[in-house]
Amino acid sequence: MSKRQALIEAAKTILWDEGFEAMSPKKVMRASGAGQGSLYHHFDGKEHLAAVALEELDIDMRAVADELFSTEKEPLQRLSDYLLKPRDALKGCRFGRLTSEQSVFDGRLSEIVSGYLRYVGALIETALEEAQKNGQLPQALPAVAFTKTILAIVQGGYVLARGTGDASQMQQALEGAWAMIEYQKIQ
Amino acid sequence: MSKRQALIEAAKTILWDEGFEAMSPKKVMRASGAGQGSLYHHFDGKEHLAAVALEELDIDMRAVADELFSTEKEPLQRLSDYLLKPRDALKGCRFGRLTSEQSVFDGRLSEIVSGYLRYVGALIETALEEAQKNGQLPQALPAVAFTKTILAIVQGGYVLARGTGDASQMQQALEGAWAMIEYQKIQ
DNA sequence: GTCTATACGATGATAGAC
DNA sequence: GTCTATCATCGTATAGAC
Repeated sequence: MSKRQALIEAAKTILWDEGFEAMSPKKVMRASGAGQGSLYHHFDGKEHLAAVALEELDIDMRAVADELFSTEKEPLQRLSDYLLKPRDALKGCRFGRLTSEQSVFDGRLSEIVSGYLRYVGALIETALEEAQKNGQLPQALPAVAFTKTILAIVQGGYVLARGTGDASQMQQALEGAWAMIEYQKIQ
Repeated sequence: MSKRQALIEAAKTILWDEGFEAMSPKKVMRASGAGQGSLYHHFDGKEHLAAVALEELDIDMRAVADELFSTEKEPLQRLSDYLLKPRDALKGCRFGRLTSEQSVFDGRLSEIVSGYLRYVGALIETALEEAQKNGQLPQALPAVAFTKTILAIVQGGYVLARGTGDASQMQQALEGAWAMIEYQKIQ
């Protein structure tokens, strides 16, 4: 593997595990086995490297989302698979957590985060609308707004788990959400 | 005001606006007009000062929550007031954001954040249970889990707004949540 | 392309005078 | 109690040799 790719791989791991601010050039260099020279030869600086790494992570995560929301499944099945899949609650959402770092919020990285959230949002919205079309969910459900509610529950579940140090809080939040959707289900 | 209190006030402001990691001793000193000597005379260090400041913020925020969840109001009114109150979505929840800072998560500060989240959770849970007792919400609603769902929607709404750079996403998440509760309401 | 040396500011804290 | 040195360390980046 080229030093360039080694740097990207190391950046992905650190970005994923610890976030952008914790991803110091020194740490990336240690983890990749590359020196300063390689880093600044291939990239403009830390933010540039992070952007390249985050784009790769974005692709990986969209693939995971595509799998969960496979249109071969019933729309409500997709939603339940998404809501109830096992999650490492105390680690937080790798993308969601970046959001609270000011340097990410201010910088160019936020566009990638934004793109991912919108992508998953579109998958959720499609599932909700299909369920409405199939007569499985009431037409009265405001699908567009409710899509944001579902996204928020997942992101907020991570916050809750980390904030209380208790992973089961996220579990409960997601189960409560699914219970709510089931309650609205038209038999 | 004593230098000690000035330091605490400055710490509260910075903690609130920018978080713990951004709350550097130097920044606090500039904002408070105190020197290094005062800071390290009155406090063991940055984390100690932050803990004292965060405890004061905790008290302030609980008072706000108490107001929103005043038991003089109908339980569903309390929930709607809480969900639909105006929020500065792009700033993020002052407590929730701290959660994603690793140094907070690892340190003693997380206990204060945890206490606040549990406090608000208890207020929500009480409102839900009262509404059930009054026959305004179905008994089938899993109140304990759903409490976490509501907390998550608020925290996640902030994440969503910051992640997409669009405050209206939080608005939509909260409106979707309220629509859902109304749908379950027993007339 | 890759390396080492060097720079410069910020962070978090200590020492000791007043 | 409060102040002003001073310090070690880290984060981010540049320079220049190979």
